[in-house]
Amino acid sequence: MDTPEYPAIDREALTRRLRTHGVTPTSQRLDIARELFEKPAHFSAEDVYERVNGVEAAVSKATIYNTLGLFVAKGLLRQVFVEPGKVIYDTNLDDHDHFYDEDSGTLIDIGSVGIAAAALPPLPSGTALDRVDVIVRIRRSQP
Amino acid sequence: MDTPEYPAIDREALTRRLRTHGVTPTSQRLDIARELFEKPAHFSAEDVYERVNGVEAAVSKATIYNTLGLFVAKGLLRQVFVEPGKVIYDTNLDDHDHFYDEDSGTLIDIGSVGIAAAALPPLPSGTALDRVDVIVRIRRSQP
DNA sequence: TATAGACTTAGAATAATTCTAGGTCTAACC
DNA sequence: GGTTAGACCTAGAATTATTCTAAGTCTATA
Repeated sequence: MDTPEYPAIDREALTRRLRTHGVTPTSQRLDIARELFEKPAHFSAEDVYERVNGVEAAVSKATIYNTLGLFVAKGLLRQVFVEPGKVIYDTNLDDHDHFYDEDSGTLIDIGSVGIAAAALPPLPSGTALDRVDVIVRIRRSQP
Repeated sequence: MDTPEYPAIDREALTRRLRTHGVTPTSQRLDIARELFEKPAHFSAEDVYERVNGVEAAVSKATIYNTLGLFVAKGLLRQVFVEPGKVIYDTNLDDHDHFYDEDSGTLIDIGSVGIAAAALPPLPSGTALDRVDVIVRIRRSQP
């Protein structure tokens, strides 16, 4: 099986991507987007901060958080909650679920487990379904 | 439909319950257990702190956290992660899932959505299934 | 090119949780 | 019944992830 290649995305493409989602493409946002959207991946805010600032740019932590929050609000990113005090940002926007390795803290995309809305009990009145999060927690089995 | 009654649990019963799970029943642990196991419910650590100390006892925050952690490790409680920086403790140990109302922050037990192990992709080698968390996120639908 | 509003920043502030170090309790044994 | 090792509890400090604040900078548009 070939490892897929993810060619560097040029600023034009990123700029379009942000604009399409109603996000004004500032220089900091493009720096962040370049790291995020290179290939499908999972990031903590700290990861993003380190990767963005490891290269050359200098983007403040406040801007990292503001931007990640904005990208989530605009549908460019998804948040996954697996542990207290740690948000993971997922650039894969397809309908999918996750394995979470509790020993290593690794998150792995899996296809959608596919829970039919019909399989759910009736929603409380006055509410609507937002989405269903499925996290399959796994552990290193002792040999 | 009758509202079920949950008679006060006596110390004897609580003591047995803790011992059965390998937890030494100290006075603070019993104070905490009394609040937790009165009826099936969801609590934040802060909720437990307030309820335990609202009555008469004086249990420190460190002990609240230590005890909740111990109860989870010993299988007396379950943790649910719905938002960053907020753990919810669930005294319902039956196999079940949750509605999470994102507008009010309320967690509601629902029956198990029931994902067959066969519905999952193969687990990474060397790992074993711990459990599957399903959170059905709902929102107040605007009228 | 003036300007309003959006954006960014350093650093302070907050919230939830964990750690530390010392004191207290307890259960098992002499 | 007293000793004692180890488990337990505590106040408060420390940590971690995140948000807020206030002031400066940029930018699109008039």
